[in-house]
Amino acid sequence: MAAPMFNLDVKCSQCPIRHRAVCAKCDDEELGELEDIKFYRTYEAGQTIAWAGDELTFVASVVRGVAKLGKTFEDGRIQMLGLLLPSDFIGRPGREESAYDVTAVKDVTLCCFRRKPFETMLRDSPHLAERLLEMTLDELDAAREWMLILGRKTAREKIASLLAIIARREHAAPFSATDPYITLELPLTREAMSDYLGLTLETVSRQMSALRQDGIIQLEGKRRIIVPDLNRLIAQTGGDISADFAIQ
Amino acid sequence: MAAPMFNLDVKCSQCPIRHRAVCAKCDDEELGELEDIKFYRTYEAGQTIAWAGDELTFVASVVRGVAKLGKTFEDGRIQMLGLLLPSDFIGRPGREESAYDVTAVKDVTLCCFRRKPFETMLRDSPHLAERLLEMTLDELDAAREWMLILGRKTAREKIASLLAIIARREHAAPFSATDPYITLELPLTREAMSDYLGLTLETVSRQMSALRQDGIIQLEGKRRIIVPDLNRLIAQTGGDISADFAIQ
DNA sequence: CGCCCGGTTGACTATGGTCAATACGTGTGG
DNA sequence: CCACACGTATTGACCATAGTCAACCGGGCG
Repeated sequence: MAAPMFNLDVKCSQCPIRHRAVCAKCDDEELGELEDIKFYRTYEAGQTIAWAGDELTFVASVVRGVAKLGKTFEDGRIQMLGLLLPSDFIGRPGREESAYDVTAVKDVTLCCFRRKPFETMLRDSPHLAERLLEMTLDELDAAREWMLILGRKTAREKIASLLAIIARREHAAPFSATDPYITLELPLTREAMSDYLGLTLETVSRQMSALRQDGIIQLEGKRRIIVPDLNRLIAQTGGDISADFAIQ
Repeated sequence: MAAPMFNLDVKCSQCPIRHRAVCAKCDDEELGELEDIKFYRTYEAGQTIAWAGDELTFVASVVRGVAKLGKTFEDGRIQMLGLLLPSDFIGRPGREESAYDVTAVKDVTLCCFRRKPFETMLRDSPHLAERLLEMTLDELDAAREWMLILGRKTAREKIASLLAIIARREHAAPFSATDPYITLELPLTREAMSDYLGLTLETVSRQMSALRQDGIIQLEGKRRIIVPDLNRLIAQTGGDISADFAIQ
């Protein structure tokens, strides 16, 4: 694993993800215990946080940035399995090795907890376990929504679904109440999109062009996307993107 | 929902899934509480247990039989999301409606817990929550393995993976120690296999024939499959079926 | 300046989907 | 008992979608 940079500590009470991360339900005392076993790590965009099979001596919350979860076949095929945004959790209690490749997409700061004491706290403090259960159930839902997309959607529908999901995350307001005009910043290269959707990058590029030619989206530079009418985009998804859907 | 048949109660202590289900870690006192809120339901093969969007007043453990979890698009496309075998859990605490279609594949008996009191117990008894967390993490792993299969595998690899996974479940012994000759009972029709793998039933049928012609499997009737050498089957999976893999 | 990276586009191919005919096994009714 | 229908599976012919291989574009940076 590449050498990460270390940050100064930050008090949990001032943490930007305090109310959404695995520690969301912890009281002050529990927070104090977490302070004792936590440390920060920062990874630059592109750096690998862990390869599948690597020993992971910590579990962690993403504090800042974007990371991705994926798996690589022996022959080089890649499938991304999840996008990790601030407050998302990395690692599995009870497992010593990472089951997946974890890579920083943008610069990432992790709040890491040493695994052993974290597992002990998990047993002793129901608040922590409760929140982790909630988050895991959410991730399970997200994984199953992705199974739907991967198994049964056409290339065009996959692209539209991905854009709709990102739009939904960036504009958290409920859907019908939203101004249909939306602009969003793609955190992903075409290749990353293809890894996510089970396509080739050429197909992704072609379908992006097709959506542009059909007026569903406009491109501003490579990464900035304008969606003039989100409802028209949704209409291209094949129709199961639910209002409260979110990656992970 | 179709009218289910009711069974006589069974004591938890004699329950066949006692040591693997959500109640696995409960002590005698907790088991007593569960006895008070549980009831059995039986569904015949083919019956629907819940449609996506239906209110679900209970959560449940599968005691006997096989059920499947899936989702249907407006235009009729179907994707199966999980196979539910004895000890698997149905429903999500905190959610009133089923997010998925749940259907009995073979005759199924459920041990149902009324949702509200179950949620209360979940908060008060760490043993229950602990086990549910473990099970949910396992399901998440399984869902991600399926994402890999759906996103990046060829039809032949998908079929081989499905067979390998079923073989692994039916013969729980660790792999290298097992006699490579194995015979297994498919609980799925060709159509169900296609729903699972994101293929058409014709492609499933063709690839089954191809595997047969290549001597990887032998068919005995429609549902009984002989695998003369499990290692050769594994070699056809595209190579990520891990030794401790299990559906759900 | 020229290289590299990410992206786009084109020509061709291959994998798997569609539509259709046929086979097989089982349960029902004449 | 046989005829028939129905559900499940197999196979073939053809086609469409997405993959492969390759050329080319444009911006940023050494």
